[in-house]
Amino acid sequence: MADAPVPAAFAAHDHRQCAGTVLARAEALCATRGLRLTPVRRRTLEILLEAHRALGAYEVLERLKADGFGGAPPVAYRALEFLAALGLVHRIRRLNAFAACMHPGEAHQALFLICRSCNALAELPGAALRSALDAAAAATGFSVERASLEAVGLCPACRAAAA
Amino acid sequence: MADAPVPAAFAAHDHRQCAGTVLARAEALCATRGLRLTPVRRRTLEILLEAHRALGAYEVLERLKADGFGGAPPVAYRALEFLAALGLVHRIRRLNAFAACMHPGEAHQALFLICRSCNALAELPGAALRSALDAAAAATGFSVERASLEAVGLCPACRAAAA
DNA sequence: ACAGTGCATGTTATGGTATAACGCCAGAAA
DNA sequence: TTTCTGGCGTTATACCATAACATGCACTGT
Repeated sequence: MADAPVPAAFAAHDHRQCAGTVLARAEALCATRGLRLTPVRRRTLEILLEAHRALGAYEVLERLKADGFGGAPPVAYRALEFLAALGLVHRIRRLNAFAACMHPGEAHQALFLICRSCNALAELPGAALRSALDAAAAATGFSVERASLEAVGLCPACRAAAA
Repeated sequence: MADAPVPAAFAAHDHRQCAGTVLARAEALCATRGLRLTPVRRRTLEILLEAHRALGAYEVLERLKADGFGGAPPVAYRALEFLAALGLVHRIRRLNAFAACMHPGEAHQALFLICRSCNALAELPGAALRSALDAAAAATGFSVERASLEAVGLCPACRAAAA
């Protein structure tokens, strides 16, 4: 239940490898739950992993269409919804966009940092924050089911550039 | 910098009074900053206070139109944006909606609890949570400017009803 | 093999949210 | 008065999201 060690965040890393790992993880997750990682779903996840940033549903859709999949919005939204339900993809409400989860595992709370200058997106483990949130909510009798933790600001690179 | 004592949250309270207080606060805030609480802006805030719940921009627009103000979307969005910048109104991204702030003061962090059953909305002080968030972000070199903390779940009344 | 069932995909149509871009006007400043 | 600024109004359009229905495939039980 503890947070993962440390996220790649804004540091450079090997996209190829993280994508491969996540895809393998997705396969396994579907297999154990008797769900199907169909071509559209798999391709949708790949698209998000390749982009390595948040994409709007219509951007995903464009790429799916280019790959010969159905070109109407519900196609993309359904795949994204499926992946989000499994925690393989996160929805970033502030951006009306979706991003592949960088460290998918059983239920975890994500915390997003969005750079307003370069649009970089980092996903941090937010379990600790979530616990605090749950506690605050519980004090009013409210039970939390899902939470969005999203912050806008400047990433290290843009801060340096602005200085 | 400490959180306000305790929010009305889901408890009943006197709308008339809280609305009056907030409006007075808004007047004062604009005066001290040399900003203008114009008729549209004032009415927009009143509408949100009267509704006492989150309203979509188009709902606000309808009511503005009924009061003789311009009926095109930018009119509502501009007023809402102005009020949000002053912290008099909060934008709830999860709902694509806006709600009057229940305890406006200088910069404060709101935490929203949204009941998925009855759509009730509570605003809690989120300064503590925000500090934790800032710290987590700072560890990656990111500087937070604004944050959305929104949770979906069941309010006390709906929990009781579901049991 | 066959029919029945459930799930995934595809398609059409529509609804909801948000902003760009321009023109006008009033009040402050020169 | 002229000029400048900020706020408002309007048109038009872009962008985001889902309802509702049709098609088809894979699996199950007989």
